Amino acid sequence: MHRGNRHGRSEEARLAVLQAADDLLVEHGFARLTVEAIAQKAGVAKQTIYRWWPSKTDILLDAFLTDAAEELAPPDTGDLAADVRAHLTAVARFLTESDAGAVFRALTAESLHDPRLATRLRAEHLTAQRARDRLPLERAVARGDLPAGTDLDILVDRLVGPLYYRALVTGEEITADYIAAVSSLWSC
Amino acid sequence: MHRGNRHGRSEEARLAVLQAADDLLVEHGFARLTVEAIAQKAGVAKQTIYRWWPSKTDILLDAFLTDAAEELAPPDTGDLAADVRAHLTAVARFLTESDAGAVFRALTAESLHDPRLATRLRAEHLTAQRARDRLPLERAVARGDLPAGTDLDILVDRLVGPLYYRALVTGEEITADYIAAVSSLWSC
Amino acid sequence: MHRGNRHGRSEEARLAVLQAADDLLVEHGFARLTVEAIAQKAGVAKQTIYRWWPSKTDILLDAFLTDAAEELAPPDTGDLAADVRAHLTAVARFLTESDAGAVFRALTAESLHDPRLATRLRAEHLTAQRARDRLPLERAVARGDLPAGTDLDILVDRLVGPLYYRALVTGEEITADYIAAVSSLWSC
Amino acid sequence: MHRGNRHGRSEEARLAVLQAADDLLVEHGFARLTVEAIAQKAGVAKQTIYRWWPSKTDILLDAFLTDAAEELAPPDTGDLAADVRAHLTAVARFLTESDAGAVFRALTAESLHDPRLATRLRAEHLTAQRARDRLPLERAVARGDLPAGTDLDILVDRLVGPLYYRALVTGEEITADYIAAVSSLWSC
DNA sequence: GATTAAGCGAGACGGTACGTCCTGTCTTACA
DNA sequence: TGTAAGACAGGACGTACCGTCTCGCTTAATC
Repeated sequence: MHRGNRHGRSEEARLAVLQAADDLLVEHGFARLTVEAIAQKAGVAKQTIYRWWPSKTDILLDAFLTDAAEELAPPDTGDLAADVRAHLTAVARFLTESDAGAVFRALTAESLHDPRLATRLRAEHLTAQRARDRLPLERAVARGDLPAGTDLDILVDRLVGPLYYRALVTGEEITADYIAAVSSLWSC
Repeated sequence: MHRGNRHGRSEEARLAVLQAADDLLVEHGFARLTVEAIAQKAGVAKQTIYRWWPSKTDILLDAFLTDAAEELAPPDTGDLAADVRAHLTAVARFLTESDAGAVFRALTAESLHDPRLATRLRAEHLTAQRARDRLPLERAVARGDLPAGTDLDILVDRLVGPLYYRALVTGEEITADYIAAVSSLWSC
Repeated sequence: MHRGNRHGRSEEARLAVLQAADDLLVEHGFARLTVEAIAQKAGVAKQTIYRWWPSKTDILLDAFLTDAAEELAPPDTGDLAADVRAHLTAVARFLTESDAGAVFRALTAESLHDPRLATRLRAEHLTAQRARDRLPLERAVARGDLPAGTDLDILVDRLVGPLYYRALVTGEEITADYIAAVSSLWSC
Repeated sequence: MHRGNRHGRSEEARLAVLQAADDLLVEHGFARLTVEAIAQKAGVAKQTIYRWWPSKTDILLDAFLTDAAEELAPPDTGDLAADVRAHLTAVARFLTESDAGAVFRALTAESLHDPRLATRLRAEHLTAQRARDRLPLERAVARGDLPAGTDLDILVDRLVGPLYYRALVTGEEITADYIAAVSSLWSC
């Protein structure tokens, strides 16, 4: 369907491209995520893709950011241990089971080859994600459940680092027990 | 010198290929690691490569395993905290600074797209690496510095997980302070 | 200059390919007439060649037909013997000395291995060539110099067959005497 | 089966190679006549082939010469016209219908690309064949049926040329009428 | 009878070309 | 002016053969 006009880019084409990229990745893997395949699946000309995205990983990042995948907001029950466990469980599910997680893993993989993508991924996703990861801890500090002056950045790393390690490196399952063990940190 | 015959492949060609793959990756990055470039740099026919390796990532894994990259044996001074800190420092340096670490990062990235490679990488490297990572802890258990019955696997994850997370995901520097904070674990 | 678009192929690329094929054959022989060499010499992508020609012999046939190689129109002086001799001389020169003849010999050779090419070569060149070969005879019939009802097709074969035989099979020179002997046919 | 020894080449291997080449050509055409296919079909090592034949066309020529294909000896009834017609009929059948003719056409085709092969083909087959083609004419001269001093070489060309032309170039059928027309030559 | 050297089947080697796929650029006609 | 369509130059893919080589076996003449 044509949407060419003189009033800016076609939102229709944009969404079709993002959807096609997402679908192709989830269905067929990164190897078959080609610009040509996206264009064909989206019913869009290659030139339209190149006009708006510098590379296929930028498409994927856009698709990832557009998705509601960002809804990993931690709960706030006032119980630090419980809130952290619940949040880590959500993070683990995102990383290992969701479609958005598959896209995130692919983007992370590519970012290891492509510093430009790494920068974008950090700026446009990881920063916000880490802010969300910090929330339960900040609240705990505010409540006095954690000592003021605690280095929350390092604490976040020690909580989510093992999850990413399992999800991205060893591939082992992330069980409730694992999360419990990982989050037994401030009890020191 | 040719060594082609029915009784075995050419060791010369094999080593030239592994060296070329390693060099190309470190010098020019994964994007320019093509089978053709490896063949040319190694002075080898493409067919020889395809005869012995299913894909270029298999070459890279072979190169990685052949390298002295395996020399991450932890020290044994009898001081758990010091041994762990020293080992984590070596792991961090491997991950972020060494040529072998660059190869490892590329392999990890590809393994996120390729389950077959993930399986090989885990079986032929990660298992042994994790065994090395456990060593200081096992010795501590033997010495009575850690309680018998401690789940060392999870402990390993909690120690190295944050390092891999920084090295592979956030890209932040891994400082001595970071290692100190991460390894203040059994003091609980 | 690019001319690729939905409304037609690039005439520039087409001509460059035909010229390159012709040149490569005449300069280096059929053995070195590879698609890659044609593409390189023509400054054209291999895919462009495969898009428009099924095989390199089709390129060569196109080049042959495009050339002015078709200018073997026989003279018409009203003297049957002289016209035939002149025409056979031109045919012999074409077969043995011209660049176009080299292409024709190569195409004939390949057509012996490839029935599809044989069909095309006959339909798109030989038929027209034989029509030209018939012309002096048809004129002679019209003039009454040859009896009406003469089987001109067989007569053409008897005139040009020995020439092709020498040019393609025995390799012997085609002299004026030879042509004179061959064309002393209707004097019976 | 091994036949290695220090007293010369294996006749068994030689015949297997010739047979395999012949079979492959007749069954699958020249395109699939590769040294590797011949070696495999003959149960022979490639090296054995390269030891004894410079190229696959030399194998084919050997196969052709070894075959009883040479038995195109013309009859001798004392009737020039009949003898020539019978011989031309046999030549036509050889060229267009026999397996040996298929090999000959392939060799002729290749000889148009390969002067070395052309020389061999002429020296080792065509010369003898033309001698056989001359025989009826020489006998006729001896009998006085043809004038002494007739240029028999040109006469041979005028008789067989049209047959080769049809068989190799136009692909038209060679009928009895065609042969009758072609051989009505000395009646002038 | 043991030695030895040539021919052999096997098959790995460096290399070239194949025909395909995808990249990123371009041109055109349409809306 | 943005778009769908698609041809373009370029480059890597994985495959098929080329002609060369090395290997270990078999065999028959020589020691």
